[in-house]
Amino acid sequence: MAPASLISKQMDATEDALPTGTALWQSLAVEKQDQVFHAAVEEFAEHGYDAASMNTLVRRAGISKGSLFTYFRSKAGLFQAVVDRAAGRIRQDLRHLRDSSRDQPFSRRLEALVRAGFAFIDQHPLLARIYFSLLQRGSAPGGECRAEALRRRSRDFLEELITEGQAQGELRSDLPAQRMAFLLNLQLENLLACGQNPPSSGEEPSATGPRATSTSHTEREELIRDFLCLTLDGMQTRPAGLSKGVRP
Amino acid sequence: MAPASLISKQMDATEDALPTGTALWQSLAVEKQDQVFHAAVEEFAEHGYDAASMNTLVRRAGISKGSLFTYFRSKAGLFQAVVDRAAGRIRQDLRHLRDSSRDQPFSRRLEALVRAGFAFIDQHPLLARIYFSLLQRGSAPGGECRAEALRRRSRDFLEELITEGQAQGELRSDLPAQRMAFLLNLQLENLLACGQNPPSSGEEPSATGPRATSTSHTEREELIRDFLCLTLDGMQTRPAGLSKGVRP
DNA sequence: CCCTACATTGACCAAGTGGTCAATGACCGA
DNA sequence: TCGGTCATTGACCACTTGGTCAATGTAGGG
Repeated sequence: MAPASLISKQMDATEDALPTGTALWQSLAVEKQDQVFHAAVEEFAEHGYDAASMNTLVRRAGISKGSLFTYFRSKAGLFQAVVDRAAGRIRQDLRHLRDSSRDQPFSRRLEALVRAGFAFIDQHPLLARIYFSLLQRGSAPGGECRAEALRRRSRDFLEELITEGQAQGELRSDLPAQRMAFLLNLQLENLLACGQNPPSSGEEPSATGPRATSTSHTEREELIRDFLCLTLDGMQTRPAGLSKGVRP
Repeated sequence: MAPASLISKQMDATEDALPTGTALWQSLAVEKQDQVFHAAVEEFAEHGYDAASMNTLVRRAGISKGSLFTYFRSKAGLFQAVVDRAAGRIRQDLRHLRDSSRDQPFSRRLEALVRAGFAFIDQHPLLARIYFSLLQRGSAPGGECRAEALRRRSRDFLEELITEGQAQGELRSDLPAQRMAFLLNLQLENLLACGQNPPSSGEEPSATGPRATSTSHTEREELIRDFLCLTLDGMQTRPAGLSKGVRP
């Protein structure tokens, strides 16, 4: 392994694999870990931190309460572990995206980011739910400060993209990259957060079945297109014939 | 009272004064109502719906539990009443703003809207907290659908502003007003939501005292300016010398 | 085969939950 | 002063909460 890649890995992976849970938990078979995590994710995603019940969680996981509380010291500890796992996956996705799109223009990179966000939501809807709920509402033990840490990460990521975009002359330089990143991050967060489907308890079996999904898909495409168009070009009219936007 | 104003009041005030709470509650002295509401708002704002405790609420309000449960049938009922009151005030603010800024350009109206939002947060921080928490997280009984109703209101309001802006030629017409309203609403929601100060339990008495507030004030001013600039003009560079933005 | 070491269990705990209701108190007309 | 009406009270309810711990497996080494 070359020294350079080693260094970059160190820089990126800082506190990526911080150990959560007791030693006993660490020594568990991955299979069992997954089983417990799955139950925890379900429970927290469905009810939120406060209303989540360790009793039902334990029942779902198929282990005893005693075991759970030897694996994790407290409800808060388990939640932290779950959040850490989710945050780790997201961080991983972002890193990959940043590196693989390095030579593309900002507009493309932003689009890729939005799509990656939606893809994550589709693939891990429950994790996404927990992530956004933590981000938007300061419930849970670490509450506000924990959310701030996550937000700061994505903000820094965006600031990097924006700074590069400014250096390329693609983005205006009259506004500070930091605040642009802050605002853009807000928009992205909410755009994705609202893109989550509420956890439907009862599927409607009749005609709406296939139509609903396909409709929401094309709707999402339009949403992405218009979102990009607006953030890049703004709402006001251009003086004339200057359609630099993403829209055809 | 002239018929015209009566009609417009009817149109606007639909379900504004829908009765919440039992008849006994309605017949209470406003003074006592306020006292109960104040306690409820505090409790819900501090802990959120799920974690709010009727016991501590009752203690705060200085009435007995039995009384509270004759005033409101359930925890959910009380919460609904609180939310309705908050929503009512917001609706009132919006209505005033819409009417009083009718002849101004969109950019001014949007700025006024943002400022009104921040003003509301400053004046009713606890109500704002409840409002945003309900909006962003589907906790509480009515959860998702209740939040959707609130969102729809502000979206419709924005759509009105945007449509008028388009009619004046100030805003681009190549994007549907509805989706622009949707996206703009998301941005506004989050901009304001993040503008809330977290409920500081311990004031820091030392040098940060006056500095903190003033810093956050000028920071907010810059934030508003840049937000308007970005949403109106977009992030991308203009072809040249076309600075139509709000920025000087 | 026993013994040790330890992972696992679920009955159990105090504390708190939203909600109820018989008892109390306050007021008012007669 | 009495009786009646009704707002108010807080002890009380069944139940859930996060968390504990003595008891019970269970594997493995001597």
